[in-house]
Amino acid sequence: MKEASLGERELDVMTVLWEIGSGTVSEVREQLDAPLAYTTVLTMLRNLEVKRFVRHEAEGRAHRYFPRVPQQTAQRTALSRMVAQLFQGSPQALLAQLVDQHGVSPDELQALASKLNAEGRKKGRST
Amino acid sequence: MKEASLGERELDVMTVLWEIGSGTVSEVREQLDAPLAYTTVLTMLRNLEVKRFVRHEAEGRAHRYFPRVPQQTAQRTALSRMVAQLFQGSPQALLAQLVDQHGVSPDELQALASKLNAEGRKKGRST
DNA sequence: ATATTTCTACTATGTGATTAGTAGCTCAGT
DNA sequence: ACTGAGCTACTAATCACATAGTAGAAATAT
Repeated sequence: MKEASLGERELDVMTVLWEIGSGTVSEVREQLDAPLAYTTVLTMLRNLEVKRFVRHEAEGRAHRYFPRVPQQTAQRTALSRMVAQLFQGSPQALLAQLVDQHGVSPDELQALASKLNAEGRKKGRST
Repeated sequence: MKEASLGERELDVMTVLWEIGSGTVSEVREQLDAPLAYTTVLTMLRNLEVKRFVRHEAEGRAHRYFPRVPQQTAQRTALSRMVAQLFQGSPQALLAQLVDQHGVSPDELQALASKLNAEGRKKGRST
């Protein structure tokens, strides 16, 4: 099946939904940075629903939209694609670029390394 | 001006060029995973040239195409967009997800942290 | 009950990405 | 010189994304 991917603005809409948990068209529209027409946001949500990225429930006369895919899934997919395409399949290459580009401090890296050492071996990362 | 971005397939083509350094239409076509028509690849390269992502030199009757933008630039752009859009502007969040997702070992992190500590303060990272 | 507001459904349009066909040029071989 | 192969230029069709208008339903206010 098609692994339908998100467009730029579609991702904006999803981001809002992930932030606020759920929302009506108006609520999403308010949270969006870009000043889009009401019907535009509605159309995006309907398209996202077709692509099964969101679902909706009736709420009075309006519809309340819920993300159907957790943000982490989208992150995972996007990261994988990116590593494969732009970083020769090497997560380390991405890591290096990330650190170089945004000033992630060595301290933060070390902290993360420690945290991983500590909880690394227990497979399931729950809480 | 417009920050013309790359489509999915256009990125595929660029990736090939970055890998092999330069190539004629046929060479690029051979390296591509997807089985595209010769003219399709040609069109992409021509479009990429209009967008100034590649340039070409005549080579006999054919054209040899060269990337005009280093892969690192594309990496930078893509990473920034991704951090901003999917990771709430937090490189650390991306880092965590990356480590969690691909098994980047704590050792590798520590090695990177050390390397950064060592060469971190001298601003320009040359060799 | 009627007018106003709010919302969804349907429809439309422009742009850009993707894919590819046709025509015509140029070089190599005969 | 002629023919075939390979290559570019021009053109086109399709699809997806982005944006939004119009119509009509439903609720609310008067």
